[in-house]
Amino acid sequence: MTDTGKRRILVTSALPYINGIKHLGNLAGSMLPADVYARFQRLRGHDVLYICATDEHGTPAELAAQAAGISVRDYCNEQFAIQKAAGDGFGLSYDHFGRSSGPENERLTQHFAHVLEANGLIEERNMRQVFSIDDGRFLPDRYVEGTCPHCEFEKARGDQCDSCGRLLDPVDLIDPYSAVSGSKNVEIRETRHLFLLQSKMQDTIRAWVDKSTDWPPLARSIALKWLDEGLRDRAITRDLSWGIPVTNPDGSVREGFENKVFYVWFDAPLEYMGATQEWAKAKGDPDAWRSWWRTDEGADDVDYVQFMGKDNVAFHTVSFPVTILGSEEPWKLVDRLKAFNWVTWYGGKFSTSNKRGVFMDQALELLPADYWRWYLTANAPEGSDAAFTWEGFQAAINSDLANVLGNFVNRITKYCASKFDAKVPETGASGEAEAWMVSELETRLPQLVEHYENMDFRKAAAETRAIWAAGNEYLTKAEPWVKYKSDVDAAAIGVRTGLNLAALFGIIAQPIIPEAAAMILDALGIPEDRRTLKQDSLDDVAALLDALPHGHEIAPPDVLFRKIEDDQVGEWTERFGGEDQAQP
RNA sequence: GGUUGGGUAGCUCAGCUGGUUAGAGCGCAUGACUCAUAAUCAUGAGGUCGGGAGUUCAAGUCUCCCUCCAACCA
Repeated sequence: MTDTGKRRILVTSALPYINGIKHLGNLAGSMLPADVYARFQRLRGHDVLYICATDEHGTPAELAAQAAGISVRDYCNEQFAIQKAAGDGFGLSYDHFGRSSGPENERLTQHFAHVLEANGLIEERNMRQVFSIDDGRFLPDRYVEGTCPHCEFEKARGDQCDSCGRLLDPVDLIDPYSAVSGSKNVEIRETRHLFLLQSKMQDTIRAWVDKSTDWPPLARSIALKWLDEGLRDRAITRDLSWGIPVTNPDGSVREGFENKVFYVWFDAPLEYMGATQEWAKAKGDPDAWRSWWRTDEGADDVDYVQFMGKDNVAFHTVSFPVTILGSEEPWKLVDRLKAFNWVTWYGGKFSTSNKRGVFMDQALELLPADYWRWYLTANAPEGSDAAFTWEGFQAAINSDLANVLGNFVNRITKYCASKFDAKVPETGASGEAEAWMVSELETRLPQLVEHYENMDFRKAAAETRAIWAAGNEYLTKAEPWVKYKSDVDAAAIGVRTGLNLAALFGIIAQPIIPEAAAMILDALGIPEDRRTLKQDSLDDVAALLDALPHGHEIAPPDVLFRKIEDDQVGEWTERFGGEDQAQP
């Protein structure tokens, strides 16, 4: 076995914000597909590093902590534990799940700010901002409301009017008031902020985007649109206490920035590196992150893939690259992006207050993670928004998992147990049915690999299912239960091939439904090091169908997937909403 | 308002640079089989590809107009 063709793949998922448990749509739009992709590439034998973290800074966290009556730090600790547990429950196989409030990110953020300033890309500018005297603080954009100067809508938010849709500057609002306290005792004050001079990076970013031809159209068009409009300089500090302090290179607090911190969108993406540093430290090799992120220290041959919802594309294609390229340091940049649309709840928005939609913790109380993973992957919101419906969910689980895969494993292992003493039959030679199965796999397995490589998750799931279905078709052709009556050897080859197919089905199921796949592979006694799908096994499919040692004993598993009953759907619809509560 | 994506069988969706009778899964109908979670396998019925005009020997697939839906807008 050589290492030829072994790749190093860095996978990151957009960082879930710390404020509250995520719903199925959030999961489906970045963390889950990133996990499926990471697992698939590990299956292929590649060296994968899958990094994620919570995004903890900013006003929402500060306000949520205030509402809960605890410190922001405590609030974040609490929420982090909840999100970590939910991720673990869903089998998200992060190599590290970090926190943007950690010391690594703080150092990185301050480092980048210093370097960018030294490169002439950061400068202080005066800004006029709304200051709430009663709250004793400046009010960042969304936390001031008032009357829209354009359409006179009375509840326009500081950054945008929800009525006429125009972008606003908070200081232009008529009769502004604090969205925090409702106080109208506000005034406009001058304040200084750091600005990242993105306009100076326009040409550099465009050149980089132009080179990135294998981005999906959505990502490219968003990036190009921003470039066409011209990159705007933007404030990268905010008047908050929760966040990363603004320092001088010597570590002291920058004068005039005692009550300010970096804007959450400046520090959050840097946590991709920060979390990798946390990972390296945790595994006792503090420099291990370098070969993944520093192109002068080995990261040149890394394929870096980012997963995110469509709302994040602009930040990942433009803002974050400005930070990295502006540093003029040899940091790894993204190679490929995969952006997702939203999962909707019967076409409407997920909403806790309106009792609509399932959140990650609730989902796990209802059914095993694999059920959700399968549905959300097979119906990933790739081309457009995708509607979750209980009916579709039930149909997908019962048909794909229970009937096609679960039943296949069940029928072949039970039959083997009843007629062949639960041992892999040793006799019998391949015939027509086996040849058909081989040719089927010879076309389907490469297609499966290709769909994963292209990050077409719906297609990958569909192909996975098609391969399972082909196994059932094979058994119909081989019909060992018929042949058994007259020719035990002829039945034996059918059972042996069937068992090997079950193993293969478990192997290819691992990226999407890891728990069930493990049950299958455990039942068949497949050792850990044989649970892969490396290229050499694809090159010899016939060998795959006779991989289990002859005479090897198997243990038929229990029912792998219990079907979802109609009354369960009824109950869940009642509890979490369904058709009736759909948004018009 | 701007931008992007979308409107294809009852449902969820594939259909690349235009080219024989428009595809898949689910659901439905019929048949087969009995190893299996009443599972599986086979066959079949379902679509004037949102509306209109145009380009072309040829358009779901390109152009224009209209309409509906969704999302994004530092």
